[in-house]
Amino acid sequence: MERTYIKELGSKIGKEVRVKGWVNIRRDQGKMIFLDFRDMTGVIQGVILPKQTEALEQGKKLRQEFVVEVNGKINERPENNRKAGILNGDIELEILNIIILAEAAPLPFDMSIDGFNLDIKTELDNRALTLRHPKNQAVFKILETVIDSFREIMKAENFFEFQAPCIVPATAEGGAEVFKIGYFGKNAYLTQSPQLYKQIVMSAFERCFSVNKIFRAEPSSTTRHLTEIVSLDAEFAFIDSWTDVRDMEEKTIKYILEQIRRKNPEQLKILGAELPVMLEKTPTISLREAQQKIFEIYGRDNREDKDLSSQDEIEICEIVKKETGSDFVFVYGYPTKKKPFYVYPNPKEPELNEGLDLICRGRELSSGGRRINNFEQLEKHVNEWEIDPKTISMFLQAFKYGVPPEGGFAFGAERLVLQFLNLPNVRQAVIFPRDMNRIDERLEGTESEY
RNA sequence: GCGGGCGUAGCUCAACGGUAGAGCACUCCCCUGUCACGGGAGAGGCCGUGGGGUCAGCACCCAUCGCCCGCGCCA
Repeated sequence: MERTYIKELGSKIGKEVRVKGWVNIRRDQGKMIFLDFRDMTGVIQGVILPKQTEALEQGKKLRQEFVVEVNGKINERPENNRKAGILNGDIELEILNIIILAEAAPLPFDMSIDGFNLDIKTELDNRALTLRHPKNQAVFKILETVIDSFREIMKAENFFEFQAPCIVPATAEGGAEVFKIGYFGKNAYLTQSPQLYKQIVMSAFERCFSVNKIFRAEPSSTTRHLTEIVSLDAEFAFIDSWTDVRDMEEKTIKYILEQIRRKNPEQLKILGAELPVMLEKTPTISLREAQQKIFEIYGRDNREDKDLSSQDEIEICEIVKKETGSDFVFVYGYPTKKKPFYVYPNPKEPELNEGLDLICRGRELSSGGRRINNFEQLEKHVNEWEIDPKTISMFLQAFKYGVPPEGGFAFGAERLVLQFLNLPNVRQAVIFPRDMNRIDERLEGTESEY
């Protein structure tokens, strides 16, 4: 007999079926046993009736996570035992025979739907098992949707997808710390951003994007830092203003949120997650305005600071939420000197640039903005930022031969999920998170030569 | 890097200067309609590790290791 997926069982009422899957739970009533089975498509309640003495015998042996093949019959449930609103709530599998395909050791912790509550340490130490929990699967499916829909919207907007390199020469971009690696007796680094590469590709294809792993050696052990990240990068030419970058970014987020709503309603329900509110027009304010508002409303005077602090980001989001209802806010106009050399300075006020951050629910989701496209201006900045032109010669080559006004943005995929789902820890947004202290298992002892 | 907090059963957590406790999981028993059930019994602990003060420490003090959180930095 062919295997039937659990999701399809509703159309098999009265028929004999073969189901393959895992045992979610056994509810042993003595003379009858209920068993919930799970496959990749859903869950079905099985029941072994008192008359099935042989099956009862088999059923007694089963524990959680045993892998089984079940032969049985699909029945409608008795009238007063139906569960509304859930898959297969109105049917059950009358079990005739069970074949154990694999046994499972007793679980080391509570995997029940409500009882599942582990320290992040226990969770990650047991990843192979915790990955089976519906709440985790819900998060990772939403991460999948985030990455899929980023690709979809980019392609719909005629962006060219390219694969940025992970191995890079000495990095020019300021900011985050980089991982140094040995490379045939020479030095190389893991990329911390496809920034310069996407600008080069943009200069040839007008519009490009990449979905790439990036690596940050920040010695930051926090709930929002990873050392290995999926970066969703976009760059496009022929913009009139930094606001074109903002609008594209907004459109991208809007699309991603729509797709999560469309594809993952069940996952959102399991997680009890409320997606952030994005208005038709996301509020946009300058850094100075943001700092002024924080000063006026919360009385903290950070008006001279070069960027928003963590607390500032929380407060500006509270203010914007109260004023407009939006969970998102764009903040633009950062001190030119504080940001990377390629960010475009405001011509009227060159000490401020046309860089742009998107903040959501108190945390930065992305950075972007307009870039310098004029070769002479770029060279001047390279000089002032004290960057050795030889280290970015390929990048400069592109601009030497003509690049239109352009800009772009980047999201950390895991942080999108973190903020969209209001998770307490970014490690919960990745199946195999890498941080300062963990690569699958906790790192200890041996010092590396790097 | 700086600051704060926590290490007690397989997991999540209580308690208390004087017999170590619960829920879930585990083993066994009971249960014909449960909803990741219910009832009963049992097993399971060098109270992270090392010192110290005390008649007496899981609790107080010091050190050490581990973990978590916040800040900085960043996405």
